[in-house]
Amino acid sequence: MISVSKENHLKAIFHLQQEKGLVTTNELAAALQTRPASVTDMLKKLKDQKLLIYERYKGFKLSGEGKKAAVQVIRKHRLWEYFLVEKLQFGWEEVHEIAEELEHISSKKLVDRLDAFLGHPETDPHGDPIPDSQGRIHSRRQVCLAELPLNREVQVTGIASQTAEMLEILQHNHIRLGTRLEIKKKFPFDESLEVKIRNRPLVTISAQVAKNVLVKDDEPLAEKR
Amino acid sequence: MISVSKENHLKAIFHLQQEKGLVTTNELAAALQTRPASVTDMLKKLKDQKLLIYERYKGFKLSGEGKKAAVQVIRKHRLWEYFLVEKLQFGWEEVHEIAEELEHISSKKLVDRLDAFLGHPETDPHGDPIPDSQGRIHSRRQVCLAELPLNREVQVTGIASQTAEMLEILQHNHIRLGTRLEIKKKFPFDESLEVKIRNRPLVTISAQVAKNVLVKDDEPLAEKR
DNA sequence: AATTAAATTTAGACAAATCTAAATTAATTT
DNA sequence: AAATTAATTTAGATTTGTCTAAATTTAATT
Repeated sequence: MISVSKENHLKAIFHLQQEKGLVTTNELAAALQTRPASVTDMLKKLKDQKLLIYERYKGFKLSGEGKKAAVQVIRKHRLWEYFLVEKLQFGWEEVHEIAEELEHISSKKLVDRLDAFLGHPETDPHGDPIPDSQGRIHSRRQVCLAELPLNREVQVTGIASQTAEMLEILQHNHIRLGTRLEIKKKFPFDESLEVKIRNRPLVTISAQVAKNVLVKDDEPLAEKR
Repeated sequence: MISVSKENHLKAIFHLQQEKGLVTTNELAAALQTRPASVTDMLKKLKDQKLLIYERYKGFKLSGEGKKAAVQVIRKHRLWEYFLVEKLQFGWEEVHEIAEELEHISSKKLVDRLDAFLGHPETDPHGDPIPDSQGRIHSRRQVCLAELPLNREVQVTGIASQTAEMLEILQHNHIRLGTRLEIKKKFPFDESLEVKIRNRPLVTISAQVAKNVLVKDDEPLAEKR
């Protein structure tokens, strides 16, 4: 169902949306060294498979399923890189290309056995975190909400200044630890934000509040019931 | 240049010609679970790439280059099987399918490093010999020329009964240790054989002589100058 | 707001690998 | 040796992934 080419697209989209929230056709074409028209063709197929949330001319991002698939590819890539460096004495600069091939080997059992054989490493030779068997990615840095790009769904992981007034306004807006949200719009005039909280309507938040809300990248695959 | 599908064809042809000398379209189609028409299409491409010696309706076999490529795929397959069983604790019955994917990873350096990491194993978990880095395959059994199938090029490795009369007739026919030859025709009447000696014309050999000439599969890739 | 520019998509083409059905060649049998 | 059967190949179609060039939509600028 998910061909090598599709996996490559999913992986590239994952990385790009990690940076920017929403991904554009040209960006993806550049990342994949292909043409925008080819990307459009592939986007339609990924959408049909419900791996992608996409409407023409409007940018796109991975669905839950799409993220799940992308993270598994990334997991494989990073585990194989670790294997090549730690077991086969490759230099860290030369493993990427080989891992680009190995990451498409499909057996889940193989990956999990490899993971155990390597002692469940936390990061690959370049220092990037290796997703675990369920697709959870650990150790992403925390940033304050004010610095977050648009359209990137994150989880609230901390409140910097816990005054009663602060907590009151957060409670009023249904924001607390663990809440998943993303910024939909930024108003340059006062640096206030329009924020979409998962399963709730839009709310508006001031710059002062935004500076005190700490967030972290969602564990992409924790979206299970 | 050599796609996954081409590699699969080369590998299957190699195994079949190991058995029968010349391979037929239907046999190959059966081995690959595909249709004869699809095989014919592929044969043309392999011939164009000079990997195959083929004339339509006449059967086919690998060229030197084709053998070389096939053996490298087999080497990878068997090394990965060994890795899966010895390092990742897989059962020997479950490794074949995974190795079918891993065998197409292209990096030569990877294979050679893997080989060293595994301690240069001689055989895979099923007991089949693992070709070395130059494509040499060790430990094939010796058989007498009388039992050899048609069109299978082998190397003379021994003479069972070394009488002077025997050696005389062999010398006369330019057969000695190391000679490469293949049987072109068998005459059921007296079980005599028509034998093509590499770089020489056809000769005819009696059943008595054939019983005393011992041969071994050619090291397929030793065909270098 | 109208125009220009940039990004994106559509239309149509191509190569690789496969298939079915029909035609051809080789082998077998009467 | 002619006829039948079996094997093989050709012809034409399909799918997947890609491309170029043209058309369309959105964004930016005058």
